[in-house]
Amino acid sequence: MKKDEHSFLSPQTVEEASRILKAISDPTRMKILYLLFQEECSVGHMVEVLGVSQSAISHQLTHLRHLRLVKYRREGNTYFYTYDDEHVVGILHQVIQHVECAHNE
Amino acid sequence: MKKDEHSFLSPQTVEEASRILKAISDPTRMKILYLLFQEECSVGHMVEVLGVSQSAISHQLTHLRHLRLVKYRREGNTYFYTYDDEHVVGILHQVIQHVECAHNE
DNA sequence: TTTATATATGAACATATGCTCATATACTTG
DNA sequence: CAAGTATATGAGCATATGTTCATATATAAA
Repeated sequence: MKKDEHSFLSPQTVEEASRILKAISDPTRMKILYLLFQEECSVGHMVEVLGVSQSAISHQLTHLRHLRLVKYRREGNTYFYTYDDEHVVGILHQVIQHVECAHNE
Repeated sequence: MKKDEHSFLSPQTVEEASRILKAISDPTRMKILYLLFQEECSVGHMVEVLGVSQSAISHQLTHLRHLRLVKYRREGNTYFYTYDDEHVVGILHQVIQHVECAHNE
């Protein structure tokens, strides 16, 4: 195929897709999103359930917030997070299913 | 939810899913896979079309090969690559569509 | 067999990434 | 208001990642 005949991705598309994929590729963030898919969740609960330090969780939540993949509501001292991008969470699920499928072959 | 009531990802699942997502999240590898989705392609052609150095392309192809996301056939001095994981390429496409959709809003 | 061509590979380097540790913030309770 | 609790944030550090530069390898051509 000649160069002109290709379908190209715009630099913005590549950059944005890369950002999203990197966001969900990190193990800690992946676990957070997988948890949030099951229930709204406080930071403390994530710390307890995922076995990751409070600071690490909080840093990753900041990251996810900046990408608008999660949002939160506050109740006194407690922050309850939920996911905020159905499509991205759906994509993560597909990857997980793909992997789990492959394991059973 | 109590800790026992959660659906957890096995460490292997997390690791493998992370590997795949990281693989397709890098801009160079993403462009390679997007190109291969359109046609079988030689290394030289990728270099020309994507504007990335021969060495960089080759390193990334090695990476993708190790993950069995691409395969190749040889014809003399020329190596023709194709993608080798329909599902993963499909996932990449979904992310791209998601992003391009969002751009048009 | 020498030279050219296409690709792979290794080392070195710069940048990105994710964690820890210490501390700040903000609300709550006594 | 002081102390306690839940979370956020910044600096520093170690590791991971992607590129370049130089070179190796293997086939083709002269």
